[in-house]
Amino acid sequence: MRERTRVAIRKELGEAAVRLFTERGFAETTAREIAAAVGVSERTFFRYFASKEDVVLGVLDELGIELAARLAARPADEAPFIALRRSFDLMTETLARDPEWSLAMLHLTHQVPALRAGQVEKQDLWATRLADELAHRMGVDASLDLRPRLYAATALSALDVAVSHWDATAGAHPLGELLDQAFTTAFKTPPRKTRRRPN
Amino acid sequence: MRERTRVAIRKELGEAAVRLFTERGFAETTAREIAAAVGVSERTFFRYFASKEDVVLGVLDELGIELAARLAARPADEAPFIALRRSFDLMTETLARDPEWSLAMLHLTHQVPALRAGQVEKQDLWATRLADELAHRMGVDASLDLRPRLYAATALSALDVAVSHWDATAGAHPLGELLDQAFTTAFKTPPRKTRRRPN
DNA sequence: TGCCTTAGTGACAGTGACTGTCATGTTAGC
DNA sequence: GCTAACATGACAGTCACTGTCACTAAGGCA
Repeated sequence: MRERTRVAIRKELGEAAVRLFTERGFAETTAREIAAAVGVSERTFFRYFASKEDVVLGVLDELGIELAARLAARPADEAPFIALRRSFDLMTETLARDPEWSLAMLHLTHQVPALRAGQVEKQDLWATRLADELAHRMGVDASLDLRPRLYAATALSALDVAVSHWDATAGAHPLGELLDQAFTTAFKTPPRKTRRRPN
Repeated sequence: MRERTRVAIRKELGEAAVRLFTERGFAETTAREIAAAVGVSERTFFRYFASKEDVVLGVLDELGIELAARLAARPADEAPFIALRRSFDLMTETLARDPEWSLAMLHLTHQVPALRAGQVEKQDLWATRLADELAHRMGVDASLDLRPRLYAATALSALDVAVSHWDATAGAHPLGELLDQAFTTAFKTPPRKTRRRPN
């Protein structure tokens, strides 16, 4: 019973925060205002969220765990490249589940410096999780063999580039296709020769 | 003349800060203490550094600019892979120039969460710079072609993995060799088949 | 039903990172 | 030597976040 109230309040606080952040900006919104919008005290806000950033970035923790779980659930003999790509379907699915809210979060984490930093660091955590999982399925030690970490980092870079491009082009191409393209390019030897632009 | 004083004070503040951060911890060191260690007011500290983090992370800004400059200085017909690798010699050189101080910075940025986040975000900036430079030398548009961004991100991932591994193994292998190895692995198609570890 | 433990909350005080402002001193340039 | 730009310290203020404490409303139990 109490649990239900807690979940509800947390949700209300989260929604109010994202709305205010979007309307007025992150730095321009005080914790007190978020709390007031929901009718609780500032102190209570900090009992639900460790920090202002946590309201936005907390979501990424669960996403990272789920991502690693998906990778773990992939067939053992699947190539890392494929297993990673399929795990990342989680992103397109999550985005599709609540596009409006997802986009608001995406823009916040891209535009607010403090959130950008936090988001990139969360992804660093994702990288570790994925690398550990890759090391396990490759049968190597993640602290000795550089490959698991490199593959995980490469995959996450591909994700970033794909999502950024998708957002910048306002979803002109489906995210799934951009992910395919980014993965293929990232996990392939780049050309050995370059052309110099005329100017 | 005034310039000289400013540079000297800034340097003193930076050194005092890194020393205190290392001795007592980042969060446990107040701006007031750093200022006091140099004999200036807290307000003055914030005239030299935008934030406590900036003392440590400010260095990365210059490093990123220099890095992009090195890439730009590489022969136009050199493969991205090689040009990036050679540009990264800047890191080994910087590390060699003042090992003690460099290591202190490295440990701080790896262990203090706030600094970790900031560092990873600075690298994001590096990625943009490198991607722009790559796009230019490849004769493509960085906002349309995903490759420059992917190559830059891959190279920086390789750098991270190499440096982490180098630090974790206490410099057992020279950083340059680890970089070579990481670059080779990162810019190469990963194996299509994996082995499942016995257990 | 009445008691009692417990979780959740608000009020309050405090620390510390930063910022704006202003008066004072100091220095470079004339 | 005079003046104007600069650098600093002192002070006040905002805001994120934390510890503490008293209060209240359940939920469990005799």
